[in-house]
Amino acid sequence: MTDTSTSPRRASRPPRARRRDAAENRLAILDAAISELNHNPDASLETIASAAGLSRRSIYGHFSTRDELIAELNDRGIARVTAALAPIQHADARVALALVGARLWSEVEDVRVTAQLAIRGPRREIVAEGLEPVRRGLLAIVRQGVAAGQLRTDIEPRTLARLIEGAAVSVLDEAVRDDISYEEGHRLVMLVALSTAGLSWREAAELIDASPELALEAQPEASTSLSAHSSGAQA
Amino acid sequence: MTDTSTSPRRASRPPRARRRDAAENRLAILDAAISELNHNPDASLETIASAAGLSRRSIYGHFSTRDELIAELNDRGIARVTAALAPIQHADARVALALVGARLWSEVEDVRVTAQLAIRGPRREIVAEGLEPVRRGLLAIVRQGVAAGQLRTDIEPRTLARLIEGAAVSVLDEAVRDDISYEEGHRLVMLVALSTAGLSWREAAELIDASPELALEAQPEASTSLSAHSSGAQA
DNA sequence: AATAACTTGCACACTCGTGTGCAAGTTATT
DNA sequence: AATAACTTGCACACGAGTGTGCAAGTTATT
Repeated sequence: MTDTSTSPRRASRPPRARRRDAAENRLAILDAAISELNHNPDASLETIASAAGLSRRSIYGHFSTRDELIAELNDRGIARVTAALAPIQHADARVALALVGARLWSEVEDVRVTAQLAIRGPRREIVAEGLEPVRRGLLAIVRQGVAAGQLRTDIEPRTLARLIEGAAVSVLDEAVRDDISYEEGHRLVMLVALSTAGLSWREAAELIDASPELALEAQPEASTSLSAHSSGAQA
Repeated sequence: MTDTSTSPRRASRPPRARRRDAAENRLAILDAAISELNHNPDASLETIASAAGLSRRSIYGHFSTRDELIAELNDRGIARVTAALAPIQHADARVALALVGARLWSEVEDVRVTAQLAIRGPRREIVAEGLEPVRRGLLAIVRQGVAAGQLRTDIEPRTLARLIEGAAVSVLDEAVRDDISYEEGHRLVMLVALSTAGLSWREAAELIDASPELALEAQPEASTSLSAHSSGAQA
């Protein structure tokens, strides 16, 4: 077992810092885990390890338990989604909604695992709890839109928010499965989010085209190697 | 091992027919499997058995393999969904689409397992293949609607059909999770299917209210005990 | 070049689920 | 009441995955 904790040792000699390749391997594992778990939510550590180009045994040098790996995936996913969606604010709730879609799309991979984990795994409740802030944000946007008469009023906001969330995720799923281009996906999620929210498709399209905020560019760049576009496998 | 096959024995004495309680138990198992697999797609036979009020060992009297049970679930699910959706035809594609939603809703439980199985399990391809006719039907409706200028044209029909399917299923998921009433669910799936198809929420509502075919009544009654509303557990 | 950090392969114990055999019960049916 | 159909509990073999110990290798870092 290898100690990977960041806290410095007690006394005596300084213990020579963590090696760089080790850190990279750790990220490779996380990447591999994401992409393997997307294929099969029950992927074994063996599978994940070899997708990361390591041996199963080595994983235990970074995570003491399968569950710990999964937990870290949760945390990263939630953090990412939260970071991507939290700052969204706009006078026009419809634009805000479309933005939610767009930002989700830029995190597809993470969103999908996170969504999966939120449903399955023994972590259901925990993950769901972690996503609460995001949900409340979405709900706020929906309420704002309903109040402004911009969104449908025939479905209770709470339900509507969840439907939008579900629709968006299922678009991500479908999009990834059909290997849709980044540009198309970007537009698609926004369209479907707006449609679910009650706009007609023409209204949705008009809105998207009229709002520069919704154009495809300068999406907040990700800092981790846990990027949405990385291959996740090496050697 | 108990023989459950329907074919009569070869020669000599007639072997006294299958007992009635056995047949009931078989259905109880299927019911339990559906509801347990909804909670957890990897539910063990032990879990399913006890949900059905039987012992794990007894399951093997009806299905020689876990996979055989699952396969039967597939077949029933596909048959049901197909039966419910196949006869749908309407001059107005929007009505047809709403009907698809309504019929799906009347089969929620089955639709959900079937959808789950279509994604996971080693049966992915098989299940997907079985659902092909249903998918083609939906695609036909979408094409019809697009041709008639009733549905959105900004998304390719093939993609749109899948999005509608996904949206509908995710509504079913959400609806079941929130324990929505039968009436609400009925309307909800139709609304979301239409919204995804491009209608504004007002148009969708108008259409639904104006079309007697879409009213909640005389849904084709199910013949099996594998009904969408049975509890699935006993004792 | 020396050292500690890391990886690896192998062996092992353990858990959990599947599938089977069999003997002893229940219970529907005739 | 007799009989075959069915259920049950226990035992077992088996496979797959997890988590661990350890000794022997690599390799980044100083």
